[in-house]
Amino acid sequence: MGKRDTEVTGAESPVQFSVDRSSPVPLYFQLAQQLESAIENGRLAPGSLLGNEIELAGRLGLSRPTVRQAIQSLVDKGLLVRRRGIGTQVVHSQVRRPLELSSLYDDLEAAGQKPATRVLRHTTTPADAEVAAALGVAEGAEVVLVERLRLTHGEPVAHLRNHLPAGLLRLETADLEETGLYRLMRSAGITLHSARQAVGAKSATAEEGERLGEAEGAPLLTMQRTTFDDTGRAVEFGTHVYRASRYAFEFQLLVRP
Amino acid sequence: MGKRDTEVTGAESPVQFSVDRSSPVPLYFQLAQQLESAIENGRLAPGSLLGNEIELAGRLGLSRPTVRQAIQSLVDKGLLVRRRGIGTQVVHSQVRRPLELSSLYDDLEAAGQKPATRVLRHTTTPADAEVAAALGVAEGAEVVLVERLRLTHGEPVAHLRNHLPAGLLRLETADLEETGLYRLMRSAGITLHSARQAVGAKSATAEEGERLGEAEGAPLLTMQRTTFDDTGRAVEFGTHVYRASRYAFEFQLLVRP
DNA sequence: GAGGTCACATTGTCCGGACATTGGCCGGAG
DNA sequence: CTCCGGCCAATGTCCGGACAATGTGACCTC
Repeated sequence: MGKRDTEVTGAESPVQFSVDRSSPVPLYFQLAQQLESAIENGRLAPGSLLGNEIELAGRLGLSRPTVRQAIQSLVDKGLLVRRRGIGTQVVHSQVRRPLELSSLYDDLEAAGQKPATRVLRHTTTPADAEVAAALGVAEGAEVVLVERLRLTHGEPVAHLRNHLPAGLLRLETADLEETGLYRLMRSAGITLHSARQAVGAKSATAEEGERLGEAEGAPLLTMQRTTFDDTGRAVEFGTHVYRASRYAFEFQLLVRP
Repeated sequence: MGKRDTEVTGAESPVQFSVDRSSPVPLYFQLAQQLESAIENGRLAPGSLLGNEIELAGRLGLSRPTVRQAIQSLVDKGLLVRRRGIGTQVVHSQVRRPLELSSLYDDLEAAGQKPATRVLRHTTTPADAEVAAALGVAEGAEVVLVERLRLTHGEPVAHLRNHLPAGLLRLETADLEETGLYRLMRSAGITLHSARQAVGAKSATAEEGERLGEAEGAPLLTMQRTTFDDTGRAVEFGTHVYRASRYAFEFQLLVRP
C-alpha cells in the first residue's frame, strides 16, 4: 500500500520511481537511492535533465522539500548539478566515490586483493612527545602500540604503526590478524568523524627495505594520520609506510561550492 | 532595519547573533557564517550545546527550517555534530579545512611561501594514448601542453606537466608565470567540479634530479590528476612530481555519515 | 537500593505554500 | 541583421506547522 509511480524524461527510456510510505526508510532517502542507482545503471543518461522539482513531486505524491532533499543529497555526492533557471542534470563524468576515511584493509579488499595482516608488536608503551601531542595525552602516559605488516598474495604492501589511547577499546591480536583497525573501532561503538593526514615520500632504510622486501633506497610512500571521533577525541595516530611499487593513493574529490 | 539579536548558552559568554533581512545574503548563510566565526574564535566553546533549534529560531525571528539549514551546512563542514534527543554541539577537534581541490600555487601562497613559476614549455602537441584517454579526445588530436617549474625562495619544489583540451581557454605564458592554472581556468568562466587523483612515490631519474635540484635516486612524490568541470568535461590532465624533502600533502577528511 | 517505566526534550521527517532570483527564449525596435 | 527588453521556466529562499524517533533523566515499583 501507499505506492506511487512516476517517471522522468518521458522520451525514450522512462525511468520509474516509487516510494513506500509504510517503510521506515525516509522518503527522501528512498528517492535518492533510486535516483542514484538509475544514474549508475545509466538509465538516467549523463547530461539529461531531471525534470522540474514541482512536477516530480506531484507525480510521486511528495512535497517539493522532500524531493529537493533527495536531489540535494546527490548534488553533495557530485552526481547531479543544479542550474537555476535551467534544471537539474546528471553529471556525465566517471565519478568514482569521493575520498572516504577508509582503512587500507578495506581498500585492498574492495580491490579484490584479499589482504592479510601479520601483527609484529602489540603492547603498551609510554607516549613520546609526538604521539602525546597527536593523541592529546600527557607525555609518558601509557598508550597502546600496534605494529602490523599488511600483505597481499603473500607479498608485503605496507608497514603500519598505530598508537591508540589506553582503555579506548579491548584489542585482541587475533582480531587484528583478521580485519582492519577501523572496523574494530567502529564495531566497538566508536563513531569516526574526521582525520588529519599527511602524505609524503622517502627512501627506504636498510631496516625498512628488509621488512617490506625492497632494496635499501627504494622509494616509499609515507602517511601520518590522526583520527578523531565525533566528540573530538583523538582515537588513533598512525605512521604508515607503503611500497611505492605496489601501492598508490587514488581518490576523487569534489569542489565545495 | 530588520535586525534581531539573540544569544546561545546564556551562561558565561553570551554569543550574539543577528540577521539582516534587507541584505541580499541568504538568512541561513548569514547565520551559518556567524556561527562559524563564533566557533573559530572560541566564543562558542568546543563541546558546548547550541541550544534547541526552535528557541533559536524564535529568538532570531527565523523559522526552524532556516535555522536548520544554517546548522546543517556547518555539520557538513564537520564543525557541529547533531544528536537526536540531545542537541547540537560544537566538535572540539582541531578542524583544518577539509581537502579542497586547490592548486599547488594556492597551497604555497596560503602557507606564506611566495610561489614563483618558470614556464619551461607552452605549446600544442598531439595527444598520446594516456592523455587522450584522460581528456576524452581522439588519440593524436592536438592538445595544449604546459610544463612548469614551481619554486619557493628560489628553490624548486615541483615539476608540473599539464595537458589541456585545445580551445578551452586562451593561455598566456605571462599569466602562467604570475599565478596558478586553476585560477586562470576559474577566471575564464570554467566551473571546476571534481578531480580524480593518484598519489604515489618514485625515485628521481638523473634528468628529474637535475631539474629539481636533487640527487639521482632521491625520493619524489608523484601526483596524477584529471579535473572535470560541472558538465563532466575533462578540462585538465596533470602529471606532477614533487621533491619529497620539500613538500607533502596535508589534508583533513570527514567521514560521510 | 536496583531495576524498569514513563515523561520530556530535542532533533528528524514531511507537508503546502509563497515569493525571489536567474538564465534562456522570443519578439520587437533600431 | 543585431541588440535589447520582457516573458517564462526552473531553482533558491523562507515560512509555519505537524508528527515521529530517540536519547536522557526522573520517578516509581519491587
